[in-house]
Amino acid sequence: MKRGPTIDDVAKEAGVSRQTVSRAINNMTGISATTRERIMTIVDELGYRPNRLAQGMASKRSLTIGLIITDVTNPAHANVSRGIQDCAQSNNYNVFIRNTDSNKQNELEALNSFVSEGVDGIVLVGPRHTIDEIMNFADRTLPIVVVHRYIKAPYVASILADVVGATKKALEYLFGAGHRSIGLITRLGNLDNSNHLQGYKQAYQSRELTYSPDWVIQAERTLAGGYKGTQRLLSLNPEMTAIITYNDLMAIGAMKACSDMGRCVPDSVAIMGFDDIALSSYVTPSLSTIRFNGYEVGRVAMERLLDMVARPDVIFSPTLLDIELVIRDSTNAIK
Amino acid sequence: MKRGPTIDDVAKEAGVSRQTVSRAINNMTGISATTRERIMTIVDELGYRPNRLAQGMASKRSLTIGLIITDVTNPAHANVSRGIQDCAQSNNYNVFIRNTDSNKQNELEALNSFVSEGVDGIVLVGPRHTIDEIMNFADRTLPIVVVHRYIKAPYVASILADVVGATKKALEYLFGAGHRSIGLITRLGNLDNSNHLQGYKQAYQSRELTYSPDWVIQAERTLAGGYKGTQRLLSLNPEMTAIITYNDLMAIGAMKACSDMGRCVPDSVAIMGFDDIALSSYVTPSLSTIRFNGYEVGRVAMERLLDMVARPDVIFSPTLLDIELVIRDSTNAIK
DNA sequence: CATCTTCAAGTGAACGCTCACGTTATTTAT
DNA sequence: ATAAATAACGTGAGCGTTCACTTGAAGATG
Repeated sequence: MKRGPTIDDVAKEAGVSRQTVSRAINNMTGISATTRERIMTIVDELGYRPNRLAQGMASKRSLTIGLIITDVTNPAHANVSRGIQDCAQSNNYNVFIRNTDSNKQNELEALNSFVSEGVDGIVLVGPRHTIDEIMNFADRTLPIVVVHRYIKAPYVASILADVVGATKKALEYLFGAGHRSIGLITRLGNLDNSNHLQGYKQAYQSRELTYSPDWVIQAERTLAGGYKGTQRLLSLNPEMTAIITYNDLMAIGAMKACSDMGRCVPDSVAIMGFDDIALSSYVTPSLSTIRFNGYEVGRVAMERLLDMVARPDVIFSPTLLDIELVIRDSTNAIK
Repeated sequence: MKRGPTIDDVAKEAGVSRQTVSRAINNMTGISATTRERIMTIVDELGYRPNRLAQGMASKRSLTIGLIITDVTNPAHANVSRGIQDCAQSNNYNVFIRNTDSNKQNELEALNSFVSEGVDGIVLVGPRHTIDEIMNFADRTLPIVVVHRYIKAPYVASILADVVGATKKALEYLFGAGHRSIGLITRLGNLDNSNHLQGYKQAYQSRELTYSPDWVIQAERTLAGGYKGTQRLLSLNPEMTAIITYNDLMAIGAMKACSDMGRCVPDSVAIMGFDDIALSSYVTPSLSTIRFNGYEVGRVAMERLLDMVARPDVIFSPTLLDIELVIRDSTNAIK
């Protein structure tokens, strides 16, 4: 494989020192406009492109960040990832991606790999590690932005959507439509910090209504999880008139389950998702959901990370992004 | 930010030379088992991790590849991307991603960026550039694997699914079910090399049936594109009984359009997609489609790229992957 | 016993760039 | 007229590795 020209080749051709070429290509001061132009012409002629590895070595800035995410294949996360990538790219940064499949061990390996790969910072989406573990890690190494989790600590910033508030809003809407027996299908795992569950409980409490523990179940965060969860929920509680799920994928699985069980959506059961992924408006009936702008979350997260890289001393407070209710055809008033 | 220990720290601690440590961590020969173990213990104690940038500089292998793809947010491509990432990761490689949004200029920039970022190879999914342009680029720089396009040239390998054959199979199936007026909604752009169109034509020809040029239309490769395309197709040709689309997303848009136009799927119009993305089995009615295993394609592409990196002299011939018909509820026999 | 081989380890250079200075001319202030 | 400041460039070192060589000691061979 041929090797491209180096900065020395350009310098020799232009009859200047290496450093002057560096000044030209990096838009630094201490160089006259004329020589800069002359050098840039030669850069173009030779097709010279600075070697990122060498730049990284010398400057201790690799212009690379690491993204740790459960699965890029998941439509909800794909948008976050795209938001991060676009923001990174327009800032001349590159992104390494590592999928964890929600496995803590994978997450740890990703974290360590990124350190050895010399990334300038890490975005951690929906981490499995505890806040303390992350803080401890960040403290001794790199700026980290955590997405979907509230963390207030130096070296760690957090960007998240106001899930508690949005879930409350959704339940308020269903209450208003006459629903009283509303099921919640949430994710597996420990629910102590579950924003969905908190919003659910708070909504019932603030209306002074009661809910049965049977109405809250846990399932995998997939189409199949939503399907099975709904079967379980509706056979245990046939009187249920509405279901709210952890994400749109599960909601679509839920709609399928209703259809297979002969329960019409929305007349017999109202379904509400969460995420507003692209296809939610294209399923039949179209899905009511909570719009979570993943792209925007990703973009903001990346911007925050760049801030942290640029000013490591500043402590940034967590950012809460608004969430909006999107009412379509899968929910309607009880007749 | 603290800096981690370097190879020299390990060497000093172990009382050996830098090179010996290098031999130990890279599993090279020329070192005794005892000293290797001793060094590895110290590596663990100090938490030493080799610096990838420095390794890349010295060895001219960055252990990084570049992935150029239209949009990671697209479910079909997401799987390819995940297959590539997983294969890369298990081979200790990292992946840079660049989204082009099907824009040729973006593609070119991505290509050039990757060169300057010192990647060891590039995977190009569904390139916009011509074969000649890609060959020319590859010839002077890096090994490239092209996905979804047939290329036979040194330095360029190609991995693709047998779309022509699969499309023929799909039409054969629809013919067998009694359909004669079958619409094709394909992508925008020049169709001279369109595999879908070729398969479509060949199928009609081999059955000695004729089709009207009106039956083939072009639309954006999105849910909305499928929706609009179907509206156009069905209002122009109300007699049409089946539609086959460029991808599942468009097919789901098509189903929505049928529903909005009062045409029942599958009784009035049969719909067949392409890709078998996860949700296709969860829409109602579930979507008949052509299973294109994106993950596998990605995995094979990455493996091929690693082969090329390891043995730059070998010329690899294109790989055709099988595609399978998946019949669900959105297609059935004419009554 | 002299020589040859083998294995373990060390040495210096190189990779391509940036950083912190150093140098020289040219302008501005006093 | 002289000192001081500024602009435009150059110099050497260093970033953390690997690579091509060299060295040294132990064992094998005749």
